[in-house]
Amino acid sequence: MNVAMQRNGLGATPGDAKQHNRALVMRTLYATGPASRADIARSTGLTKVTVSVLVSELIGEGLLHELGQRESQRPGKPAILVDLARDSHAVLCLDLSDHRAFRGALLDLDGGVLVRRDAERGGATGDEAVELAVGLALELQSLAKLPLLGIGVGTPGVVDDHGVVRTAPNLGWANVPLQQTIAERTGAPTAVANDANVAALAEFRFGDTSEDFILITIGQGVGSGLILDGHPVTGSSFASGEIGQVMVGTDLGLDAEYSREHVLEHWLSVPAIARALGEASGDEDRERVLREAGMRLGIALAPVVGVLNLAEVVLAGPTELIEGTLAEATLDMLRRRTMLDSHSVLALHTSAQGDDLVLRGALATVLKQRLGIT
Amino acid sequence: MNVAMQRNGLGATPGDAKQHNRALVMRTLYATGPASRADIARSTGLTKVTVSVLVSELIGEGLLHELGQRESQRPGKPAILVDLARDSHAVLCLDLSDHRAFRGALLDLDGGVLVRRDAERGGATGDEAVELAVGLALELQSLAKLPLLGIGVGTPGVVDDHGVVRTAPNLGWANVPLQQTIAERTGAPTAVANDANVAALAEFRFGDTSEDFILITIGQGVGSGLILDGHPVTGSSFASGEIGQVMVGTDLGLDAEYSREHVLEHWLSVPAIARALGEASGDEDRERVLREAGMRLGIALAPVVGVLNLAEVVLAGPTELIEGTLAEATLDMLRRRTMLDSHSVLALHTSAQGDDLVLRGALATVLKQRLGIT
DNA sequence: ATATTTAGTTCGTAAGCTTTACTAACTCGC
DNA sequence: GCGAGTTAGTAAAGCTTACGAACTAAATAT
Repeated sequence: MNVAMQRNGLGATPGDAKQHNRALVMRTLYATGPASRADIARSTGLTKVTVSVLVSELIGEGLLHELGQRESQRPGKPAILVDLARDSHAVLCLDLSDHRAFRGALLDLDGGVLVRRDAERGGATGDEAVELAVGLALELQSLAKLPLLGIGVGTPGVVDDHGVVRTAPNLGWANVPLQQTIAERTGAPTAVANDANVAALAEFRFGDTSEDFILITIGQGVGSGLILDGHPVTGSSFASGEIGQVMVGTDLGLDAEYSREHVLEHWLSVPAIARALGEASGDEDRERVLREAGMRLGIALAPVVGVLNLAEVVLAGPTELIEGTLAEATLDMLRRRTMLDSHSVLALHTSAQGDDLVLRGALATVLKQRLGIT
Repeated sequence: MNVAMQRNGLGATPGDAKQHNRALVMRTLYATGPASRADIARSTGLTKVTVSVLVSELIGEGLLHELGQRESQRPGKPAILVDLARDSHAVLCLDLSDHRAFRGALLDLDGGVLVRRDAERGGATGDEAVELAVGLALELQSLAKLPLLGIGVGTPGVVDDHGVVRTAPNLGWANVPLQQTIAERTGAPTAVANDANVAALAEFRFGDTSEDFILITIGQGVGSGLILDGHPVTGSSFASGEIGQVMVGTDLGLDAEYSREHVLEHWLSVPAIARALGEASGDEDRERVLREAGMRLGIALAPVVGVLNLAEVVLAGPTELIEGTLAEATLDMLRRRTMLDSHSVLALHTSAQGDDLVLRGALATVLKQRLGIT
């Protein structure tokens, strides 16, 4: 009854309003933690009656739990606290972005890791890589002690809104219906999205960001995920985030042809930085490498920040590389190139989500799809 | 009864669904032109009954008209065509973006100009400029032979979503409640938004664009308006579009401080191009000026196109300057710096809306606000 | 003439939110 | 203690909205 019933057209029915309100209740509880029905009514603007009905339905579906009375010193009838059934569901998350191994985990609704399993890739591509991912999902599913709310996958490549990987060169994928395959083999509702985009979603949900920011992921390559008004931006052909392949600077003059030696990844990717650091002689030279990487990022980002009026940039990647010199150089360059008003505060920080950023992003995708938690 | 009744919170009611459906009907008619109730039902997915009810309400409010029977050769009862009351309402539009004069007009719903009036600015700023705009609105209002659907204003500067001009240096405005002032003085529902943003909206509505594109406005300065998924992007502090002040290229080296000699406007604004053309000797040199302007734009846009996966860029400004060399140089540079996949087609064209771009954008803003026509 | 097709309406029903009115259960202050 | 006041939650009734089935209206096709 609760599942969407495939309406045909564009029209809205009263039932759509109800879905909206159900999601609103879930979202409110997710954000604020345990609350009474009356609290929910106050913070959503719905009436107590409406909230009561919705809550009792959601409890019936196992999505909410009553926690018992709130002890309080206030007059009046004591409240019965209600919260998400946080300990009653797990989410199966896969992170396919690492070139060496597919990583998987069972997470609770707050992003805590319950079980972790990896699968060495060993250079697998094509169908073999698909099987590896499916196998990892099945293994984790068999380990789950709780009912699965759903499966979330963050994968490199261009992913459309049906969870088809249109193209992922590193995995040798082209038009792979990953969502459908995993959903059929596991029988669980599945969501598949681009790794950089889900990473941005994770940062938005679990980090301390505003409603508008760009996340720069620094790994084998350089990617970006954009959140505007609290919603991920996927681009006109689901391929947003291709910043690593953009040429930076005009060192070669205006008439230069495209050159891999002058794209952002040439300075900023982990392999590139590692190589340059290896070739560097002395601390000073190493500082220079990190500084140039940050500066190049700043140059590339300046127009983006200007056009979108971004107030926040988040960097994700190996902490030892990006924190400090590199991040400072980026921010400095951004400031120098955009003439920000003094009151327009541009903040730049590094992600605190660590290695589980994409896993948590997969979780956030599932929460969004299944619970309407944006 | 039809007017929104200021709901307090975030909850959705059946009434919200109705608003959605009303807007859906209006939008459908706006896009397709005259249609029967049954046609509307088919293309919206609503039932005939629902459409009949909505249409009769909208006719009662004077927003729709019956046009009489459609002559057809098909069997069945002939359809009664319904359409927007296109000739029954006018929209009062103001364009405050020209530094010499405020421009105003009464437009019909399709963007046709009914009456045109300008008001020389003569350097007016602050309250004086506000009075000038209000006066122009009042004058046009007195000339209207039809009921006004609303007033739309496109103004330079940072405009928040309540129509307060947070800052507009050229007009000497800071926190000017322009929407409120005009609405109070004229008694008509008013919408105020940034000029570049409404221009993008106009291009989206009246031009032949896709759902995702960036509009670059080239005038006294350089601005940008962004449409993603068919919706304008205003940025975290309503100040999106500040691309003109961003430094372009690394001609001065990486360590250079901010320099007005190396921001986009230095090469691309109309005064800058005019001056450079004046100083140029010979056709070849003039070509060089236009080419460099276009190239600089391409350099600045490349990261934006990459991050947002844009497939379309639109240029607006004096045709004689931007069409041809400049536009070609921009596109060429974008292609050279972004390594677009062969199948990822990037299109660039110039706006066909001419001098009325902002006026029509103001119209589009009113249509959106009053009729839900996105 | 009769069947078929298409447009649009009438009537009854289901779903959803709100208002009003109620009960339950607590604290406060004398 | 004990009434007064306060807060939580539920019950019942009513309004709005969209839908489906059945109907009427008016044309063409045979």
